[in-house]
Amino acid sequence: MARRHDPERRERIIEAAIRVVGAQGIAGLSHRSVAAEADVPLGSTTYHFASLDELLVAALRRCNENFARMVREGGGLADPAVPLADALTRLLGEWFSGGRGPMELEYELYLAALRRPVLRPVAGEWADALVEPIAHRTDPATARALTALLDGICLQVLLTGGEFDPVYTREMLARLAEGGADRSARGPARGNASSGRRRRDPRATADPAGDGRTRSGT
Amino acid sequence: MARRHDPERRERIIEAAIRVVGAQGIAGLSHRSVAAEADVPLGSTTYHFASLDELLVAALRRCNENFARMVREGGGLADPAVPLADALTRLLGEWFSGGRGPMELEYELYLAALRRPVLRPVAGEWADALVEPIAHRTDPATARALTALLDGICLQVLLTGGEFDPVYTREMLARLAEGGADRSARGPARGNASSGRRRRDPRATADPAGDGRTRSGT
DNA sequence: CAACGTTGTGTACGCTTGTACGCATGGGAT
DNA sequence: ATCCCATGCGTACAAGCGTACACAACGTTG
Repeated sequence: MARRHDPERRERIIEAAIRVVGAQGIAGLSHRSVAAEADVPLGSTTYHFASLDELLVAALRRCNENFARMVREGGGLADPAVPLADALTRLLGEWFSGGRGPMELEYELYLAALRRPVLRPVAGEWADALVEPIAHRTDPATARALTALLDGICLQVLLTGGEFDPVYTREMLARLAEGGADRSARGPARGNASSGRRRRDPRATADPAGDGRTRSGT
Repeated sequence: MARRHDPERRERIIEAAIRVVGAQGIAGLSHRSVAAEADVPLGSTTYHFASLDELLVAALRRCNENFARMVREGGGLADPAVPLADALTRLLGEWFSGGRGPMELEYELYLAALRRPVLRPVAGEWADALVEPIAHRTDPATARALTALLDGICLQVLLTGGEFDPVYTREMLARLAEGGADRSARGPARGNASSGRRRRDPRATADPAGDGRTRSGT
């Protein structure tokens, strides 16, 4: 029996919840299943998290942290020398190299926001975790579009059971990125074909709401 | 009581299932809930669909048909005169104009494939329904990327509770589209800034597997 | 040192779920 | 016209769920 004062119990429950979702999906998440996984009594989970949604929010938020760290540390996103598209492709490659499991987990939590309004703000944070570093390299609208394309590509792979194609991914990301403001990464190392471009309507049309939309907030 | 010979019953159950998912999400789908919605006895649903997955497949497939029809009839995708990005933006606008409800429904069914391998082939068909008409206007890789971006944009809106921004959408779609092979829709009506471009590696790098990936098959 | 209050535990309850099974029923063969 | 069998229906059951509640145990305070 035992641990009367266990300040890390809450954390352990969250991690257990993540493992459960990873193994059985959100459908398999129940107070009982996380209690069993975390090796705590059933009442303990209901005590720390009044509802499953609350637990889900905590789990998604925890995933956000891991994801944000991966984005920050993993790819050379901050390095102005490597083209944005390359950095993002590399980042995605790292992500995929971990296998379907972790990606399924993170996407399932992320996509759960579709039906659970309480998760939407957290989902927004998730998107921001990706958009924000990218926005340091280009304009906000382009950053958001790059994120959208990244999501779309990942989902196509995950949903249809295909494989990740770095070459295709980089090409498409580059098309998006080179149309946007090209801060910091000046010399496009790959032919200056894009030099004179992006004249079209670089910022005016893009994201009239400032960086708005992305963080919906409450 | 009654209807002994009801050949449309199966269809009615599918439609009821779609309504249930639309109203309560996949989590709310049960043999009982669809039976109640379809006004058939409980045993009838288990008789026609041995498992819920089977029912889900049928529902997703039915949604595919509706979606494919919307794509075919709705947007002027087939019209070479209107730029691809414009047509797609219009299509998305139509889709969004129906409100969150139908979109949530279709995406939830689509995204359910993440955890249910049986749905993956059907999800692949869903993607194809969009990719295929687009592929008539550009190369397969670009078509797939456009679809991915569309998905990503929709999800960003749906997941963060934002609003659809046609101007931003068209801009980003155009960047992608103008980098690809530009069949049929010749004159880029919006400034020929992109004329000399797409020299980089127009086709070589794009989708080495032909139109491969998209249809994962089994 | 003792008593109290807070924190945490374990069980018990009502409900919904998927599934299995016995019975009514209507069409086809004789 | 009658009988029979396959088809379809309604119910009954066991399992698992979220939640509520009564007790045990610890830290704290007087």
